[in-house]
Amino acid sequence: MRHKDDAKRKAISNAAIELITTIGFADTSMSKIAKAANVSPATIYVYFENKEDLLNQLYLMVKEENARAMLIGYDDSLPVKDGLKLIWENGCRHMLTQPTNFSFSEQFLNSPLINRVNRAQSGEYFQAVSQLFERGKKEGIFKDIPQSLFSAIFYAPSMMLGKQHHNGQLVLDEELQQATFELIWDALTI
Amino acid sequence: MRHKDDAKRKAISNAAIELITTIGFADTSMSKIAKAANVSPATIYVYFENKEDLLNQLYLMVKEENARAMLIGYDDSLPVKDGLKLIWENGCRHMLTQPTNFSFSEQFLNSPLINRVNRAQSGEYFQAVSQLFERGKKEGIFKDIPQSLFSAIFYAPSMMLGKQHHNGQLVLDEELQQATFELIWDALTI
Amino acid sequence: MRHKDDAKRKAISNAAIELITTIGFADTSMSKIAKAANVSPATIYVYFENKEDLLNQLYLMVKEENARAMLIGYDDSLPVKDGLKLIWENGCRHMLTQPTNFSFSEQFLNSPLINRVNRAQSGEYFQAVSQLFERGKKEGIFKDIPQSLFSAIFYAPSMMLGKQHHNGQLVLDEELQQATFELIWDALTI
Amino acid sequence: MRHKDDAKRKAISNAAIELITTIGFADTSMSKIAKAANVSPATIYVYFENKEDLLNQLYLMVKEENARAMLIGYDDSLPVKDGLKLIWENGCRHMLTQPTNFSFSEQFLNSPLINRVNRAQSGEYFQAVSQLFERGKKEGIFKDIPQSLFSAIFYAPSMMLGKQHHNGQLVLDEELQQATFELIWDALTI
DNA sequence: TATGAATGAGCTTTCATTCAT
DNA sequence: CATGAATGAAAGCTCATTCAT
Repeated sequence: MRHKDDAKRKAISNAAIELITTIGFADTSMSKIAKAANVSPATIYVYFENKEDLLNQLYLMVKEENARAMLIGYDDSLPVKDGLKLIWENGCRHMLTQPTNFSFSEQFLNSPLINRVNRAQSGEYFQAVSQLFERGKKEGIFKDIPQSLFSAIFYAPSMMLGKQHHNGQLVLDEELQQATFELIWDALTI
Repeated sequence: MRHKDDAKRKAISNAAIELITTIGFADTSMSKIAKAANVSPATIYVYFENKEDLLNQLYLMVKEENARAMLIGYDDSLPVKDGLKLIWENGCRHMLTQPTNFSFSEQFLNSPLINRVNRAQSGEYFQAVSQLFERGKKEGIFKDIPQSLFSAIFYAPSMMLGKQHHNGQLVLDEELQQATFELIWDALTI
Repeated sequence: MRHKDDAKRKAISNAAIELITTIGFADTSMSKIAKAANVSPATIYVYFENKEDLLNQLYLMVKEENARAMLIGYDDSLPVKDGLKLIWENGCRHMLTQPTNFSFSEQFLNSPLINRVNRAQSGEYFQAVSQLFERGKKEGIFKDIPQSLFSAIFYAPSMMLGKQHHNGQLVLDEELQQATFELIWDALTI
Repeated sequence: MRHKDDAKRKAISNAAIELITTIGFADTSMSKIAKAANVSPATIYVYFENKEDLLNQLYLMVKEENARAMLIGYDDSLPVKDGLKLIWENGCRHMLTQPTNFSFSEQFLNSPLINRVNRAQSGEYFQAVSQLFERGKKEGIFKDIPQSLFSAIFYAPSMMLGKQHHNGQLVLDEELQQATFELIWDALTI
């Protein structure tokens, strides 16, 4: 009996994500994924139950990866502004260096597919940001707003800029990143 | 060339948008659209060249509609803050009352399909916002930032909240809308 | 718009029955049927909902045909023995001249597929035989047995012989037919 | 060659027969058989050459079992009628108590698969019935008919009734069995 | 204009079988 | 002996599109 080959699973996942971001969900077929991953179509079904299962697992995988990347170097003891900036910069960096992951999750997030998976944030990551926000409120730094609004201001603008960066509509360089963070900070703080 | 039956064209468009937002691009076929619009598959090809043309025209149609909705009641002579708020509130209302249009353009915008159409903003609308932004800068109200950053702050957070509203993750009521606009205003202004 | 072509429907049906009797249910695929009928695989789905629907309709079609053949020349006013013999000989002739129909229904009848269609006998035919049997009982010709037993004796042996005839295990000629009918008559009558 | 684990061979055979009678030849795959038998698909190929070999061996196995069951308690020295009745009742009992075997061989017998195996009757059993028939003829009990006709009358009706019994169309109870045998006896004897 | 019929190409998935352990 | 991994081929079916009316 052969062992299940993690490299093969990874090859399939990567091929799938690559294809989806390049040609879109609608045109990404199992055969194309198989061809791109250099396996037989039937082999995909050794690692994934069916197409939906494959897509869902890809999404969860990418979400975890994103969450992990955001917390690199983060520490509860950091001052609020430093902590927030670190996470925000981690996010920017990840977004810019992993365009495929970014594009995939954007596409998935905005498709009806998302309704069939657990939409919840990755646990550890979610807790860290949540605690940071609460701490900032308690220290009188942040305005008294619900967390959903905090998140919308914190994430959405940079993601929009990131998309435009990848489209070639602008360059999200260090300077623009700093300027963006400053605006966000001004929005959130008293 | 003008086609006789504009109602039929509209039926096809609506059926397509409805299906795409409900079951997604990948599962929306020409036959399903035809069935939902109560026409023959062949009839779609009387009004649209092919599937890609249909999707592109849908996107342009929706974009125009959105742009028109944003400018309702707008007037160049309004004070900067009043004008900006009017547009912003128009956007919120449209987003909340036209969830199908909203979901469709989000899905389209985040898919590779977008790369094959003109990404440019609708003319009249774009000019209005652009001029408002420049006026605000000249009057010393807005910070000295590029328009792309202005747009990201202005649009992205409310769109994120709108998505969550439609998902049932939160309720974007009058109060939350006001709070959001205040944060955005704080971010943009000196 | 083209008309639905009854010749095409017939071609598909014939090809399917021919294949099933030749290579069996398990090896008869939609593509093979299509190829044998000289149509595209997709065309089959214009005339039949899916494979199961095709098979069921084939069975009903064949059953009707068989029933019709059994009653050729039959008349209520015939004496019991003459009527019974006429039907029986009709059955033999049909069985021997339409081996494909015969083999198909035997195969279908003995497969689990039969459980998903209406097993009931074809109306007109069933009534005729039923009435004949009752008349024979009333006239004191037939033994007092349930109709199921009457049917088993009446049909089963000749069908078994028919099968062997088609297999080449024997020749079901006029003489053997007569001998068989005499045995059946002896079994049924007082 | 003798394989170690005859239980495993039996498990595979039983699973296969069970599946075939339940869902039919066409839908019975090697993987499904493997799953039902709690072995790996590859294991089936340790015991059987391939799918066709498996099916053929199953048929031979079932045929032997049937033949053995028919002769239980049979003895050459029994009077003709007693001997015939014993065999006939053995057959009925076996048919009613082993519906799976019965349904499997009916299905196999009526499919083109049968053409690829030896159709001949099981040796010992065939001889016994053959001799009984000849003895009956010599003793002036049976009509002067070919053995094929004798067999058709002897087996076919009860098998038809057995099928209907398993379908729930009737109940083949002791009484109906007796009545059936009497008709058969009347048919065969002078 | 409008349509259902027709189709080759392609879809997702399972097939029977072999491989490597 | 026994197995899960692996696979090319084929399954049933739907696709976007064109044809004939």
